[in-house]
Amino acid sequence: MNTLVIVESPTKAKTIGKFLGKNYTVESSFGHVRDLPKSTMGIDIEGGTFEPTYTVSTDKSKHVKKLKDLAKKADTIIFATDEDREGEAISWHLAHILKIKPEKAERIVFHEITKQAIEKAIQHPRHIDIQLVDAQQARRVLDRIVGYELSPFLWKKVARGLSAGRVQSVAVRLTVEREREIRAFIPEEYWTLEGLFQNEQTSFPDPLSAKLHAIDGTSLKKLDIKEKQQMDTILADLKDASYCITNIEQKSTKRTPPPPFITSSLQQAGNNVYGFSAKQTMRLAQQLYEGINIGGTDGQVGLITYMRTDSTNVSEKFLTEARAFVLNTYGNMYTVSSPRVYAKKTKGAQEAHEAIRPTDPARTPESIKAYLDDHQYKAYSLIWKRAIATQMADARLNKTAVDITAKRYIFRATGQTCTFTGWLALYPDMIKHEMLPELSHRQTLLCTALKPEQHATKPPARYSDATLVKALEERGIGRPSTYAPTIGTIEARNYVERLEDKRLKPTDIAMVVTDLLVNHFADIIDYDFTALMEQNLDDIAEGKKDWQPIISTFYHPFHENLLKKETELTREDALKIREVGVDPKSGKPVFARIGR
DNA sequence: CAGTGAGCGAGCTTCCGCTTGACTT
Repeated sequence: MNTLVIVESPTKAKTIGKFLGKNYTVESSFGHVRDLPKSTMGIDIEGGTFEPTYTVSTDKSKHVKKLKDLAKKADTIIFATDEDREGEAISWHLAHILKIKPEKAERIVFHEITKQAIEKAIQHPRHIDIQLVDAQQARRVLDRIVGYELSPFLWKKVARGLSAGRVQSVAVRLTVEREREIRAFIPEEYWTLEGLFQNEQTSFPDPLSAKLHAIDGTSLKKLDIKEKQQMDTILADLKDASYCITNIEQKSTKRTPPPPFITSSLQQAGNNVYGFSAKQTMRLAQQLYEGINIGGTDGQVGLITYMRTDSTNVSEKFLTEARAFVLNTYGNMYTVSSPRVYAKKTKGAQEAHEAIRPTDPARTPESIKAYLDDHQYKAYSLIWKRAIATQMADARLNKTAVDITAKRYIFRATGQTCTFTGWLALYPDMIKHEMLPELSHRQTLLCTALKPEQHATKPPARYSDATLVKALEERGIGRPSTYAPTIGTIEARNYVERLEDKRLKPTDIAMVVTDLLVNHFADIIDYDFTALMEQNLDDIAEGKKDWQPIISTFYHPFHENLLKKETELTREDALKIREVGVDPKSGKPVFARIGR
């Protein structure tokens, strides 16, 4: 007896192969095997059926042949692609290629790659869920229509080679709108006042610093003191004031660890902590996932779980092992009484995989440092710490606020001590001790200095890889496998340029294209377009609606609008001339337009 | 007669999402 099991990733195939033994052949599909053709629309629009024509992707043809050969030799074939919309479609395409009816195909799913989970899944096969496949087809067809009708429109009206799409055009729009906020930004002046205080008898080792916090019982907001004149009045008012502690407030708080990484948060951390681009972070994670020789007898060992995921769930096995690790390394105080789980789902999450975590909690970053290069070590440390911290006790903090009153004014000094490090033991840099000296209620203090400081409000920052991915994810736009490539696409199309600080600045072309799309195709580029699409896809997946009518009701108004704009709108309208500045010689305004 | 240039037509660009190498630079 031989059973062929098909999964999406070759690394996964290798791992599962070990679990299942020699009666099973585990092979991977390398993702999607069929897709719409590249050079034509590949959708029956004239006939009104929207029926797609799929072709085997050229880079997959060799592999598909191999799968066919293996299928011939197998007694049973099990489709074990990911449990999400795309995974279901991959199984459906595979079934088609291997000439198996979807309603007869044996389909299994699992959310964690452990022996137990795989064996359990094999005991409970189902068939291919055609409704879920239809939801994927609707998604695919919609994206093709939008991309392959809107892009040629841009070639005609703006410039050749441009592109538009449900995801990338929104990404570009975000950068354009941010850039305009920056340009329109007018800095505002505001002032703060710091007071330094000393004890009257025995002086403090360091003077006590407190910030002006409230006037006449109303707490001060950031922009309340706008001008130097206001500050001067306050300073004059405080000239011979006496200072007295009127309130001491102690509060103990706890800090819980953040959830384990998913693709988006890993990319954000990689960027924020080490300045890695989204692409770079993913390449490093891929290396750790595929495995590294760490000197043992096992050869290559996969160090982390799958890196393209939107789920914060982790396996029972990890919870047990992490707990044991924490207990052995830090002691009972540092463990959690019951495993900590993170339930909050991100928008549009499909949760086919685990969170990104180390495959073995006992493999500390230090213990394998010798086998990793500098960047791999940094990436692994981020992932390991974040995952282990989730199963450690809360940190406990003591916060103190001291109010020092003089006339109408209250200054506030704050202090913080960490009474129990908990998970922060993994992040020593994050432990802040801000000690206050011994103070008591009604104690009078000497003011040794009043330091007024002028500030100006700052414009919002341009998007980094981290903040752009975050903005897209919050709106449910794009998927774990596309965040990094999307940034690559908008760079390649010259919609954004990377500044020296690695931030993304939109180009003139991006402004022109965004204006064109916002003014004439508002619904497509709307931040909620994807969310609306997802609602429809859910209805299809639940069997409440058929996919073709949904595409049809979208397509006709979209296409008619496109035809209308094609005749109504001239190139000149699209490329509208913009004033860019003033000629220093003549004093006359200078206009810019985009040429061919 | 040879070289030049206008004019015309053909072919190309493009989406999102799932996976890794095989290619260049």
